[in-house]
Amino acid sequence: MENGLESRQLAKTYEPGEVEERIYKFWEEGGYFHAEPHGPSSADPNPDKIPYTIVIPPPNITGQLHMGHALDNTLQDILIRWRRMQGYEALWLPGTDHASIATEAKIVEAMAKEGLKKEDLGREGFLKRAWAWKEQYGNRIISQLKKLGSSCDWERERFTMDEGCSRAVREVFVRLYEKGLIYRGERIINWCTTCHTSISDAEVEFEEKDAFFYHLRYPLADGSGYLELATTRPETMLGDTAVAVHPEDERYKSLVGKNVILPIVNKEIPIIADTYVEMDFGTGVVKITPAHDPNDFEVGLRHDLPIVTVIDDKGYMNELAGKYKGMTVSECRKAIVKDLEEQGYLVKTEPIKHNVGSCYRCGTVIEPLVSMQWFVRMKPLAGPAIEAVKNGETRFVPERFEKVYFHWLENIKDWCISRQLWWGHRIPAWYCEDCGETIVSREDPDKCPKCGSTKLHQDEDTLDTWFSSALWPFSTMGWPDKTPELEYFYPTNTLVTGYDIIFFWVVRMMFSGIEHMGKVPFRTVFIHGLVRDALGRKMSKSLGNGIDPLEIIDKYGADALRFTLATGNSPGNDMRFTDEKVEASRNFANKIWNASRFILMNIGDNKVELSLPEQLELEDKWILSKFNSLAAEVTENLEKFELGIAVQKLYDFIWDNFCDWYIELCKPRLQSENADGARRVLVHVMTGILKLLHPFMPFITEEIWQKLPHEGETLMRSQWPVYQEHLSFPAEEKEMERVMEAIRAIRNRRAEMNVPPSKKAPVFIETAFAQTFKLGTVFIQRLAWASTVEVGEDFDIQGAVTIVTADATIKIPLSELVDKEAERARLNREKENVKKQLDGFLARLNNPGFVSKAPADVVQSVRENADRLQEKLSLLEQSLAELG
RNA sequence: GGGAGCAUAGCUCAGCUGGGAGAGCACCUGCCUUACAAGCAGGGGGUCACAGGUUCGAGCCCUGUUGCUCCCACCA
Repeated sequence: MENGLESRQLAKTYEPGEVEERIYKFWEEGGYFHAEPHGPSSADPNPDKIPYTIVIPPPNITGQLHMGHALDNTLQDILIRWRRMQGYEALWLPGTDHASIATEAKIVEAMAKEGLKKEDLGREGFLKRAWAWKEQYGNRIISQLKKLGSSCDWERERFTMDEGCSRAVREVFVRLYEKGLIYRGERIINWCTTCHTSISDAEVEFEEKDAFFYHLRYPLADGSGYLELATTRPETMLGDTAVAVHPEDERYKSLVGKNVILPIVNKEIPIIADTYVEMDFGTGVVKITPAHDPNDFEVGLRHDLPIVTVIDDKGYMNELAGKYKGMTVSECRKAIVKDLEEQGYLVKTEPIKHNVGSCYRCGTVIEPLVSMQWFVRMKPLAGPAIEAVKNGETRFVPERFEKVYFHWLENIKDWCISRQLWWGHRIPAWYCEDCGETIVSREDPDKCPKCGSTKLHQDEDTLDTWFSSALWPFSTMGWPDKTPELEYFYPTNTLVTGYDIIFFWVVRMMFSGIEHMGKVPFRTVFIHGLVRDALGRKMSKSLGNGIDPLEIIDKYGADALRFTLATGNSPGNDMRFTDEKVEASRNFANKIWNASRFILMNIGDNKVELSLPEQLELEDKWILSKFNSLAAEVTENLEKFELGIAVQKLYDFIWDNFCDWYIELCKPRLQSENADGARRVLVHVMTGILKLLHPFMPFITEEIWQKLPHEGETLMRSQWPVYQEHLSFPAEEKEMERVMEAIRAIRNRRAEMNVPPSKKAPVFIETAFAQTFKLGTVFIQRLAWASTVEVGEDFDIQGAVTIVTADATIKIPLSELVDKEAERARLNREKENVKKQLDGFLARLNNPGFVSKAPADVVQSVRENADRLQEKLSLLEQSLAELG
């Protein structure tokens, strides 16, 4: 234990840098983060513990921790530390995500700077480089999580592409394939011409952009006229294979079945009827390009239309585009519009606002293309996932996000899972070059099971990165093996994540967990919002407004950052991040630091028992009782995921009740022979505070706890405070408040009269609570700058300042400052105030509806308030009378 | 087109199942009162967006309106 002389030399301000590094090392080396399925291997083995599990949303290995990660992981660490202290076997399972498309893009970008292309390295060489990248950036992310104070079980760290996770991916793929839930087929998909891969619907972002609406006319094949239609993408007309009208559209009914001549191409295509067409929109005629529009693709399927692809996978027009071949899409658009105009097919061009889909990773405009891809059949998987939330097996906090979840799943389309990328899990499918058989297998096949040929080649594609993260809650625990970890820690308790990845990840973990484990992956999904900049803008690279959490940690400390992120916002809502907030948090940390400095200074070389003293004073009972309620309330708030409220209560208690009042109240006693009692209560309450605050501010609390007299090795494994009936003193709380109210009233009056603290004055207290105020004399003396305090029933003092509370009339003879008229005016003003308040209460009490219908305790408290005001009013009247 | 969120002090935001509005910052006044000036004491400042309704009682519940933000859908 290190207190005594050394502690007296503590710096006046808290220096987080050195402390954080030292403390984190201490925790890690102590093995305090570790969790075992059957009790902790370190301290205090207890096979009867209940598990509490969180799996980390694995950060991408693309770069570094941003403020969103800081928030996400702070929340997780608060929950896990709290539950661990409550006695749960708390496992926070960490890891990172390979993030196939994002990482591959980063690596390609880095290679481009060296003048290299993927193809230059070849698949194997590229992967080698990717693994090196993973090593570097994965480690960086982990070290950043540690800087934040994250109490993850690092022995269990996983990576989505490590051996175990890859095995799970393969197992799932094979199972779903065998069940017919994974299939391969030629469908229209979202194609990113920059990333050069397909992406899923969830990965397309729509944005409204300015565009043009080109009105074209297609001549009827029989020469009887034209059909007019409009399009935003005239270049795709090269791939038109029909025009469509609504079947009930009287204007065109007679034309259905006839042909039009596709301009430029000079090909006849049919006029078809389909309800997809809106009669009221435009001319009611739509050109159908099955190869390059998702809706048209559907129409094409229904009418068995040919698919004519005119755009290639790099975004250039192909050979079917005739003379436009080799142009980019936008070049072709210009050229075609010009040609159509010259040939008289362009009726007009009007500007419109139009939603354009783009790649969520690189922002390139998405090109819908027909291509051979792998898909997961979603409908059978979505049903149980919806059901699990409907019946409460998993719930969302806040609840409103369930709607988002339902809506997404109810309208889900098949999930395109193949990616034309190299970094990722290779699709476990092989094709026989002799008989064309497709082999999907857990083990790499060496020959075709159908024809026996050994000429097999594996599918070149990899899987969507979310395919592996969907399995994260169980792949990280050893699935498909039946491990003790899975048995004990699955389903996990809480998933903490931002609302922006409900679709990408939460949904997919849900149906995967249910499908493969037979149980939901987590019981509660705790959703948080985005961290925005001071102006409320999303933090982004392109805006350059991102704030680096590590810089904040360097400047203010990890505790201050965590406190900032945990406070002043409510679940699911976005928050603004400002330096001012962190500064306030830093100041709070400093406040606690100094409170502990004060306590340590007063302990000095004295031995302090950890038990409470036999003899508790009024102020001790007051703070102990207050603390008792605080512990109960904070615990309740945490249980309801109201972390912001919990932390606010802690802040108020520590700063206001403990520092501004209790420590001040203790000072006289610390100078007396009864100092030991005060020290013991101070240590007791401070220790309790450190425990309650530890999940939020782990470093400073551990540091102080280690310096204070304590039992055990570490605060992070100490026991969470619980409400204790024998430490509840409601009567003493009230008594203490009477004295406090008097002190406040005196301070207030003195401040109004500009009496400096250095000018002390005698105080006379007329009260029916003589006992209480006699106990409070020493406090009033010190905290209300009284030279002497006398308590009695009636003091006849001329020219005194009169202060009235509900419990007492306080007279201070500051004759030179007293203006009789002003005093009267002031008392009258206060009387009016009290009267007004009292009238409010009386009005309610006189309302028969209120008295009969309001709950008894509410009526009771109103009655008490009214009584106190009544009392105050009569004391005020008395004082006025005495004033003459 | 569908859905959601927000609107409370000058600013940023809390306000849990309805009981009579809070914090931080900013501002004003006075204090270096030996834990802390990153502090202490005191103070000013709010028709809780608007209009109805339910209720003994509404910032909170219901309906509608306005403004801002977001998500989904994609009418070509």
